[in-house]
Amino acid sequence: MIADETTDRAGEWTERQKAVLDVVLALLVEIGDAVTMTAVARRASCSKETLYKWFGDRDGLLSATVQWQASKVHVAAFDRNTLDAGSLEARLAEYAANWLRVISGERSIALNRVAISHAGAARSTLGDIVLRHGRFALGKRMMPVLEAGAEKGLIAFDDREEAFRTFFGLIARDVQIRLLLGDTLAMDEAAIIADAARATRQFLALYAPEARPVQTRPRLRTLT
Amino acid sequence: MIADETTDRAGEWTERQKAVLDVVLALLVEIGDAVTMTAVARRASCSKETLYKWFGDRDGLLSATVQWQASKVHVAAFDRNTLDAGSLEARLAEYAANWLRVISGERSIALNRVAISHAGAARSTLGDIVLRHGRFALGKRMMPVLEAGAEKGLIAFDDREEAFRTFFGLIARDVQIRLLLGDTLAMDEAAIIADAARATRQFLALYAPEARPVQTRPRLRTLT
DNA sequence: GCCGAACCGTAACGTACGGTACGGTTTGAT
DNA sequence: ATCAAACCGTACCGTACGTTACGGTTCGGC
Repeated sequence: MIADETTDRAGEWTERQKAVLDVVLALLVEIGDAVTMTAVARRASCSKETLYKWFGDRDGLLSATVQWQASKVHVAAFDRNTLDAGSLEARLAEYAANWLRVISGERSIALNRVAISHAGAARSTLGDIVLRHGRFALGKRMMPVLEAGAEKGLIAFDDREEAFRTFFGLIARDVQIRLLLGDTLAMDEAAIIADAARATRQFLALYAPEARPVQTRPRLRTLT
Repeated sequence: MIADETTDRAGEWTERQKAVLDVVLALLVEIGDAVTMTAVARRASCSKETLYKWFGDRDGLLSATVQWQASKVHVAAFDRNTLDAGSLEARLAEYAANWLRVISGERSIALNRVAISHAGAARSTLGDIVLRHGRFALGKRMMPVLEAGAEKGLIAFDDREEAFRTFFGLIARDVQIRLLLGDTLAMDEAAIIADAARATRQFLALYAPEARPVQTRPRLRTLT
């Protein structure tokens, strides 16, 4: 979950409201969508009437929770002028590692679960919100890096969106769906760093510029 | 969702029970986890008492539904003896296309949503069942192909599970998570075929054997 | 201090649903 | 035909929960 500056409401909440949203987050991690307004009110020492006054309804409270959580995740900017092959790879690996940390974090798992379980319902916008703060926010942040890399002749692609989607697939592979379905998948920091590096190397191999000397290509056997 | 021969119970149900499970499937597609036992009983012209007698409880009914749906999906075997570069690529692309058809199908989406929304609950095994019939079943079927390809020197990898997971990521990319969260993503037959071919070419490029002549490599610019 | 708004803890309302019970009908075996 | 089991449609039970209401307390502005 990543902050999305264009539509975030995080700046509009009081500290008290944010404390309530932290309670919702904790409860979502503990019991998922089984969280009741009564449970939130009790744990947050807040009346249900106030909850409804502040957030509208249950869906509104959940939406606010997603946005609040997303506002806590910040991604570093990058310097376009100093980008070279080494810093491109480092930057991409950093994005990849951050994404893996997000999707394997218990909060993101809980929020995605809730949003997915509401996605069939006609009135819920949770799925849109999670996508906007998740996959699409990541794309928005990474795209300038990809473009800068292409401008500098470090990578090459016909369609930047396709290139991003492929990198996305190389990063997450089967991790997110397994975690969402309850699989126990070890994603400690070492695994995350290694996976991010692997994904980045694979991505750069697939999208190496054609003019690049063939013998300087990474040895593909090291990619597994 | 793919049949898993070792634990399937599909063969144990009567035609009447299968008809009921089809009703559950249809309702899951229409209204997701909001499906009630009363709605199932009414649509299937079946009493709730009978539902409980046949399937135990609500979770049992949902589990049976996953297994029933999975039993309907069959994957063709492959001939190990005649495998060459062309047929390896064709075979992998076929697996990839099948997988994309499955995950973009409304039934699979509905079943994954239900399983994910239950995955936090302590007592539900839906997540395990869906994984077993999904990602893990695909792996089980594809692994012999990857191994045969490696034996024939058509591809090379240090760790077959890692190779499979990367291929999995290249196939699905961001498709499944977007569909689960309610995004409208065009996955018509043409898109599926193209995506499967792209993923296969990318996979084969990443895992080409080292001894293979460099100039015969696919042009990576065509991969986007 | 006064006063209205905001908020808390609790009660109440209306609806919903998983699961069980019941009377009657149907089915299958003898 | 008889009889027990299986099944259907409906009622019932107990619990649950989103949402609103209420009396009292706290807070903030004047």
